[in-house]
Amino acid sequence: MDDRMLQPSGSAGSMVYQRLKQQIVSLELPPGTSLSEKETSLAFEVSRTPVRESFVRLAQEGLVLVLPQRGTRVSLIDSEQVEEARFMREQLEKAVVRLACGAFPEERLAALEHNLEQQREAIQRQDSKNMFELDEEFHRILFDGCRKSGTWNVIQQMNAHFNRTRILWLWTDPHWELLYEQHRQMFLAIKQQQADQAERIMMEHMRLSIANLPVLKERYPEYFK
Amino acid sequence: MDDRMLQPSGSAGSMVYQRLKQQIVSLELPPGTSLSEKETSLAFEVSRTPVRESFVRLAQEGLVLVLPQRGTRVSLIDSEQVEEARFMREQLEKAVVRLACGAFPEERLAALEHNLEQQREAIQRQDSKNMFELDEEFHRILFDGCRKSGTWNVIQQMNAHFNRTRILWLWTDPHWELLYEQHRQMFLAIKQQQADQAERIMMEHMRLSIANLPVLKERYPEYFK
DNA sequence: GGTTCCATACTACCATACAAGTATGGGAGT
DNA sequence: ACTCCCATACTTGTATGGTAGTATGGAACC
Repeated sequence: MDDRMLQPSGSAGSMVYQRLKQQIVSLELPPGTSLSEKETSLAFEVSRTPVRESFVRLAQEGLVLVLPQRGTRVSLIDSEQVEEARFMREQLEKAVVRLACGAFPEERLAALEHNLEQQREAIQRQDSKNMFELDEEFHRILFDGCRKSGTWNVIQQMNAHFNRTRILWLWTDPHWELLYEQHRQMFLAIKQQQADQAERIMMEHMRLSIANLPVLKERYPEYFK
Repeated sequence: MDDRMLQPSGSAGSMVYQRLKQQIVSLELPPGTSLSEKETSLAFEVSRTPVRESFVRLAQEGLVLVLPQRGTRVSLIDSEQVEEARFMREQLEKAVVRLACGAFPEERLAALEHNLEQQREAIQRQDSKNMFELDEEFHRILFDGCRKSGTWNVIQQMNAHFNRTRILWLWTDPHWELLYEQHRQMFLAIKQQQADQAERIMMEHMRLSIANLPVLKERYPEYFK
């Protein structure tokens, strides 16, 4: 667990890719930041080849924009793509949580409960970073329990823009308690197999994250397209 | 210079990527085919670098499997991923066709109608390849008309396995007339804004494509995981 | 002052050489 | 005949030099 922080996984290319992705999604590398193969290769102490490989992968996910012979930049947040990602997640999460109400492995249900406890602790510690990770983890467990983990991975690819706005909003207005409460209610609904109830909460949960996008565009105009 | 590049989308890397992807999805390169950077670079008359770049992108989409220091091969079709892709498409296409029944640009509606005409002609010509393309195009127009083209692109990434089974099934049982009829009925439902009707047809349309996956696994066992 | 042109310093793209891991086939030893 | 070992020919991973396209700043000119 600690080792992956130092040397994430396998090849140098994968390492650079994972580190850059984490830095971009966490806004440590703000939208619009210009990168370059050479500069990045120096920073990570590898050659340009694995850096270039990571750029290709990041570009495919829309996290960076490569302009041939001109440069590479962290992509700006595109409001339309944010809305699309939210739409996509709403549809799929609704369907998944409904599946979960029909059948959900006992072990995964326990994992959800454990995750909820961790969320409560993270909120008490005011640990936003951990809280965000646990939020992601909660939904991942949902998909995994329904044997739809591949779907979750695909969602992740489009979530680049969506997640960054979520982080921005949580900077301006930490509303972890509400998110926690929604997670808890979803857990109960699944446990009691109340599909309609679960789907309704999930819908609110998803729409919550998008409500005031205009506010964010005004507060952080340089981050948006 | 290089007239053989019929679709020279910019860089050599992109060219190789597009060509390989097309060959893989169309089963021209069957699942399990082993590739190699060197061999491919010779075939496309480029160096290993752009080939490697294309491999990275294809691997990210799950179209090829790269085993470090061992080789690269076209990925086998994974039944679970096929089912997941179908699930994903069903949820998203249902939601989109419902949106379309609420509001759909006149111009896009005309595009659908034109597409239907082309489908009929392709069926008469027994042009399976064109028919498949028109099928894809039909659904793409749907997403595009609802301003969800980004969603369609993400779907495409997971569709690698799903599409290959669809092609396999169409090899064994060409049922273009039924697909055309479903497309036509969806078009009518959208035009008359009958959301429930449209959603129902779309659901049947999606489930049709998956019905007899066991038959395919028996007929083409070497293509499946 | 304002415009044009060009040297320069970038950039990503590509080709190539080398490094390191892996499968394989043949020969030595038993 | 069978096992083990190792040379060898693969594979992908990495480093690096060169190429072509692009932005930029300053000089020359109007």
